[in-house]
Amino acid sequence: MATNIQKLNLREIAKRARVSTATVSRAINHIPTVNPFLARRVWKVVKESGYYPNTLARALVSGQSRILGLIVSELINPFFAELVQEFESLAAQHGYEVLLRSTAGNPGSMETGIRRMIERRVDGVAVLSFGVGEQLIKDLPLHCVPVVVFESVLHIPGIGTVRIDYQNGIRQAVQHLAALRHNHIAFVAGPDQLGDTLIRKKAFQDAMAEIGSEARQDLIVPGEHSVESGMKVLLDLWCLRPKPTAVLCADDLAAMGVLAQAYELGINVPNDLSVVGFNDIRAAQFTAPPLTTVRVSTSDLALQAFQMLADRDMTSIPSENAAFVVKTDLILRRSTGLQSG
Amino acid sequence: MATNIQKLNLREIAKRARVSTATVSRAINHIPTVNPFLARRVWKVVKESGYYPNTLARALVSGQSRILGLIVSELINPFFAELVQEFESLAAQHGYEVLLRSTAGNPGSMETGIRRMIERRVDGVAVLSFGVGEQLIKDLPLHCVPVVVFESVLHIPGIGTVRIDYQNGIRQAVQHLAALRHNHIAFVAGPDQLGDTLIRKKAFQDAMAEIGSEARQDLIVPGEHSVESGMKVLLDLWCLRPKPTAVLCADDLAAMGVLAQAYELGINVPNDLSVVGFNDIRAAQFTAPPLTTVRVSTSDLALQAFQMLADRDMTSIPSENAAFVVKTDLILRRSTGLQSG
DNA sequence: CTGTTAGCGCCTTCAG
DNA sequence: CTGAAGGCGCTAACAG
Repeated sequence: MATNIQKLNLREIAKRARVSTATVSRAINHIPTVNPFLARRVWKVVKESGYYPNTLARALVSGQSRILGLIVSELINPFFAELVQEFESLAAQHGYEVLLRSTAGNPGSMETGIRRMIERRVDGVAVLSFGVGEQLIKDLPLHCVPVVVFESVLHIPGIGTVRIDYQNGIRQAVQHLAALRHNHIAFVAGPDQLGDTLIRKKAFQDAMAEIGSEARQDLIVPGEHSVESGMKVLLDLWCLRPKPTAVLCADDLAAMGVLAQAYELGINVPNDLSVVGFNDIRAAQFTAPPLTTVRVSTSDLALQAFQMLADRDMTSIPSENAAFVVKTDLILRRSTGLQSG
Repeated sequence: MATNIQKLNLREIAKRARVSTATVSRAINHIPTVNPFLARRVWKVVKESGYYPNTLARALVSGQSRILGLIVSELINPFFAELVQEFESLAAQHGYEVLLRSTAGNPGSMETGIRRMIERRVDGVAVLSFGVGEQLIKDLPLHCVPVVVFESVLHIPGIGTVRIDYQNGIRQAVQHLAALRHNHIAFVAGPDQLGDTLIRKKAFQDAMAEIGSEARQDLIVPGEHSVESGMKVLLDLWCLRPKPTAVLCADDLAAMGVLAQAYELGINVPNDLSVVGFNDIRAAQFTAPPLTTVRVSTSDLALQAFQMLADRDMTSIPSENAAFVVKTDLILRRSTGLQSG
């Protein structure tokens, strides 16, 4: 073991192994042309001294940091937590590190997050967050940093997108409820200022039109992607006349809030009210009753985002902007049933 | 706007602003001794050209990366998600970035994660993960990297610890149940191989002894910190005779599993069975019925961990190993009640 | 107050 | 196959 371990560098290793720094560098990077005998000697010194190569310096010269930036809305929402988990796992498997930024609440956090990531020369940035409006994103491709974003209205060269197929997902849910003879279906959308919210609302209205049943405007309400919000929403909804017989939520957390509020109010689900969520977070299996919801595969989402960033051909970076669409599946559980009116 | 934005560096800015690189560096870093006129000229060029300083180079020379490593067990568990959220938020506020590593499942992930973090010369590492056994952690202080870990049996100089006060938390829960006349209290611990599990078991046994009621060994069962595990456990527990009248879980997710299983089996909570959780994750408020649980403040935890790592006096790093204990509070909700036997 | 210069730790031609 | 030398982008002494 060594003294002064903190300022142990290539040169020091070279000195101790009685070779040049170039040889140490080559040995460490497993370059095959190096004499096995010398390589062994180098590795021996490396082990004994507890030397760790300095990635900062390595990145500086190679131009590759092997760090991926990941920006999400809020980890509190299990959907994003799962997403981050999957993404991190992929990154780790492929020798990348993940620089995490959660924009929860703090406005401007996304902006500074992106700036910092450019400054750190990350090899790519995934903005997996609803409502991507920041101008700074456009800077990333200029710096040869590939980007992936959710949905986004922006169509900027060099920016790939991974979309969730809301159109289909919401359609599936609506058709399921229609088949159960519900004709007063409420829709709990996201916050109005988010770009995604518009898309989802339109998907809902289209799906309703398709089944010949016009959407009641008073049953389309904004929400917050949180349990609290779902609870509040049902309280309001329950005052309307005629009452909704089913509630479709744009987020499982909101749906869980509706369920919790129904429990408080003594409303029986699914007999008095059917509830459908969106995303199929793990917890959706364990609510009382288990939640019927539209599954969005976080592993697909994470995989697509990761693949668009990592190990790509360095030449093709700024040109094409690819787009992937993640499929949705309706998962039938026990929070939906025949309308009993 | 500039062409060739990707290889825009200090020298280039200096050239365009007709000053030296040193002046640019000083201007950018807001060093007051620089002529305001020149500073303005430099900033103008910086803005116009879309220049971003290279943090890699900066870190290389300054020896400070302003990155904090964060290692957690599994983001899927909302307790850790909240912890990460809080930690990230603190870091962002103080100008740090967070390098995230989740060890979920993959054995050895913690080991390589720590190695990578040393190589990246992070300014500190927080290992907020149950069951910290890796030897590599000892290397961190040698590299002048401050570390914070949960609990840990290890007592190594240079490693700070943040403990959860299990002793008190579990005691509070047991006394609450005892006051409700429960005499067959089951305890769902964590996985046997985790260091934390031992501590919690002991806390439970001590708390039972304190109220003069010896813990039944068959009612102390291992679990997985997951909803699935909680479901399975109740199934087993319900076959025992005499049946437990209350279940205390070492993790809210497990408690939620118990609740879900009770719902499936038609067991009324709290009339037929009282359930207590641990951590007080957000979702605990919204279960049916709302979960009585022991709160552990994730913001306290995150704050203590952060403070032990960030902005510390560089001289005092390797010497003392501080320890903080995070308090617990029993939160009474509606999953517990008088024993009705 | 500004510019010149010498590294930070590493990789990578280019000679030997 | 190995070593010497230059440079990645930036900061910090040290002169001017």
